[in-house]
Amino acid sequence: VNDKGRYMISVAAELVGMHPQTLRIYEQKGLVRPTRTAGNTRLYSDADLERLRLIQQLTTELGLNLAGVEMVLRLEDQLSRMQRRLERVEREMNERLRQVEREYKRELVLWEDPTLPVRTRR
Amino acid sequence: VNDKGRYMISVAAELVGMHPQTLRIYEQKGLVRPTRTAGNTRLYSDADLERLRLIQQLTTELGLNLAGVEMVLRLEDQLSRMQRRLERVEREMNERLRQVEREYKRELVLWEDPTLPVRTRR
DNA sequence: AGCACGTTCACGTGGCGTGAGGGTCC
DNA sequence: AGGACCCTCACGCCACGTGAACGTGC
Repeated sequence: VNDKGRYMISVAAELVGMHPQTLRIYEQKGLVRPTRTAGNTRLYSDADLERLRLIQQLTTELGLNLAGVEMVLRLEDQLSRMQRRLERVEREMNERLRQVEREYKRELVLWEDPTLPVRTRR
Repeated sequence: VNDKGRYMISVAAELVGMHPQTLRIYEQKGLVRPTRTAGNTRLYSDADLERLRLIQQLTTELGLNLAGVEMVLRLEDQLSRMQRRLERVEREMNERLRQVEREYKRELVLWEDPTLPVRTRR
C-alpha cells in the first residue's frame, strides 16, 4: 500500500466498507481529518483509512458510540506515548549506568598501571 | 465519608442521583459489582458510589454509551498502572545509579588513603 | 401487613447510519 | 452534459433510561 495514497470519498468508503455519508459525519465530529483539494474535495490518506478501520472496529464490533470512540482514541494515544516514554527512560538510565561503570573501571586501571599516562588526582 | 459504608440500592441511587433500575442495569453489564446480603439485597460501598459517579460523568456529561464506558474504565485503569510503573522504574534506576557511584567513590578513597584497611586488588 | 427489595417486560427518546434532494466543480 | 463531489434534511433502528407489574424477604 502506497503511503502517499490519496483517495476521494467514494473510493475511501469502498476500501473500508463504509457509507460515504458516514465518513463525512466522522469528519464533522473530528474523528478523521482528510485533506481537501482546491475544489474542496476530501482526500483520504492511508493513515486516515487505518484510523477509519479502527473506528469501525470500535463501533461495529465493540458497540461504542462516537463520543466513546473519541475518548478511547485519545486514551490510546496517551497510553502509547507513555509506553514510549517508559522505554526511553529505561534506555537512558541503563545508558547512564553503563557510563558510570566504564568511568569507574578506567580510573582503577589508571591507578594500577603506571605505564599509562598520569591523570590529575582528585 | 465512612469507607465501610454499605448502602442498599435506593439509598445508593439517591446519593448519586440515579434511578435504582439504572444501577441494576449497570451491574448486569458488569460496570459495578455491589455485594449482596444473605437475602440477595445489593449493598453498595463508597468505592461503588465513586465508580457510579464516574460512570455518570462519562455518560451524561461526555455522552458515552455503556460499551464506551466499559472500555474507557479499562483503559484508564491500564493508564494509571503504567503511570505507577513508570515512577517505580525511575525510582529504582536512580537508586542503582547512586549505588554504583557510592561504590566507585569508596574504591578510590581506599586507594588514596593508606591508613584505611587494605582490600584485595583485582 | 406493609414496604423495599428482587426480576422481567414495555414504552419514549435520542444517537447514528442510510438515503434522497439540490447545488457546484471538472 | 454527465458524474461525483459538496451540504442539508428526513426516515428507521437500536441503545438506554424510566416506569409498571408481580413475586419475595424483613
